[in-house]
Amino acid sequence: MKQYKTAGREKLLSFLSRNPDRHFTAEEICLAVHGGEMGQSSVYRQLSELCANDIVRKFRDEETAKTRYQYVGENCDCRSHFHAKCLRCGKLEHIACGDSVEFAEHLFAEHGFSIDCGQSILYGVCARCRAKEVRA
Amino acid sequence: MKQYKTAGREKLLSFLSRNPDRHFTAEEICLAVHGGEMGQSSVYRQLSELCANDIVRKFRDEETAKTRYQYVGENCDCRSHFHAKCLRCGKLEHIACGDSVEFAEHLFAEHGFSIDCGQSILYGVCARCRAKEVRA
DNA sequence: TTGCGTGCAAAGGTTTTGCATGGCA
DNA sequence: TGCCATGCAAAACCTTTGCACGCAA
Repeated sequence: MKQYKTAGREKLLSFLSRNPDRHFTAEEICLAVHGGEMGQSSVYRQLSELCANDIVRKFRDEETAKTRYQYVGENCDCRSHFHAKCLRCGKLEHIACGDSVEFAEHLFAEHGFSIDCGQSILYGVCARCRAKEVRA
Repeated sequence: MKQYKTAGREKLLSFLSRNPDRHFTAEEICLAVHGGEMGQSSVYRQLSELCANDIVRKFRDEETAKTRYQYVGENCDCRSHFHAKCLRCGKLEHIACGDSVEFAEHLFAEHGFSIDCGQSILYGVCARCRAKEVRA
């Protein structure tokens, strides 16, 4: 697939990749990219193209009912490990460890369920946010 | 909070509670309940009321961007175990076993992540659908 | 020059809301 | 009778799409 290098695309990708552990709504991205001068339709088009190529990930924010986008990188093998997303700050952690693999194998062996890790997102609260809440 | 017992509410709740292992979009519920004779605004209003009381659970279908609703019942402990949804047939399995608990504990102990199982849905393919695919 | 990317505006689809009416208690 | 629930339609909202123009390669 051919692809041109345009100012809008560059700025959008740069913005997201500089914030790999944060997620943004389309509106926030519009404002941040190109000083709000990039049309929203172009932003959406770039985002869906990036999502299709697994460079950016799309999430649903339960509370606001808005879609959020987050950079996951080109070389990330996100299909092979779990993802834990913090419901408070939105931070996405890649859980790549033996126990995850074991759990996936257990699901297959005992429950007959062949999991697709790339699509399975574990929601909860990260250590940092939990600490904050305890303090408060 | 006072609450009247109406035909619409009864049918909606009855439909959802008879299908605890499935989730539906608002549209599907509209069609199923009252033979499509219950207005969509009433369906939405009942659903949000049921969600507020934790009788029904709401989550986002990442692919279709639609909200889906599932009965969890008043005394359901869906917050304490994982849910595995089949990407083929849509069936939702409640994974309540020791290994799930262990994995959740591992996430907490090693990754500092306090998981909310009720909101974490594991996507994959169930045994029955996999068997079908192998045959095909 | 080719054809992808863009911006604008309009359309699309889901969910919410306003308001008058209907029905439970 | 008092109030909640309902239905209809319109609004609100986010996202996608059509189309003509601009720009990268």
